Amino acid sequence: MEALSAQSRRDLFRGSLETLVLAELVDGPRYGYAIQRRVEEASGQAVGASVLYPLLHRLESAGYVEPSWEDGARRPRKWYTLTESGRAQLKAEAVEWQAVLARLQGAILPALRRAATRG
Amino acid sequence: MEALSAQSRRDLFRGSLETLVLAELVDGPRYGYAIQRRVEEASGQAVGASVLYPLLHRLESAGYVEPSWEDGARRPRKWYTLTESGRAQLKAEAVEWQAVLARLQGAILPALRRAATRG
DNA sequence: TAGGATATATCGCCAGGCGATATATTGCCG
DNA sequence: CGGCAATATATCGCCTGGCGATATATCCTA
Repeated sequence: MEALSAQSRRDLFRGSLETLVLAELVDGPRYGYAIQRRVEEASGQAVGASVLYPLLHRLESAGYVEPSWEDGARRPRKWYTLTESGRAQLKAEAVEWQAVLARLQGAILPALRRAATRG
Repeated sequence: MEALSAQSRRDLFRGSLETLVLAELVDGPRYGYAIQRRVEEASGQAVGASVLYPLLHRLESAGYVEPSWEDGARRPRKWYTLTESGRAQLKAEAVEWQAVLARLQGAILPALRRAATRG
């Protein structure tokens, strides 16, 4: 454990974060704080609020999500709903994410096997 | 194509770069410029010289690789050989890289299936 | 009623990626 | 033979963007 630097782990995570967030919205609206905890649990990586909220704002600007404030007496929650465009983006992104990783894996896995064989 | 931002692609790549470089050395010594081109070909990502050489120096400081200048009349080449410690590091890193990505995939893939079903 | 969890948001520091640049040899093409 | 591209290694320093710190407010519980 911990062979991979914290830096590398964070890079892998950051390269996946937008997709992870869109993925959390696929089953229906979620609010920021819930997304934060769900992504942290799913990924095993901490997601700072100063990382997540600006990202949600970018997704909003891009038209991938639509926010709405919960009306009612509770603590104010900003719910995000995936738009049609956001759903299409999630599909395209996830497929491409897969492809990129598969390619990297194709370079790393054979080397792992050879390293294990040799010593 | 290009749904995934260039930024995300670069992050995924950077989080894999050290492992990719160690992987290139598993079959024997390589010199910097050759590593650069091989990693670029394998990954589909550009590797700047100002990224690769400092990384090689870090691997050297960590004792994962051992450099030796090619003696002879050619253009000077600095060959890097994987040390025993480097081989162990490659194994541990590659396994952990796999595990991290598998976990992220576990969060993204089901969402992709649901997005495809619904949309 | 004090402290921790919930909930959203922004500011600003600074680490580090990478473009630019330096240097030198080799090979090719007009 | 002159010049340009590729080969080969290396470092400097700009600038961006991640994220720690901070602000604000409500809710819960011991």
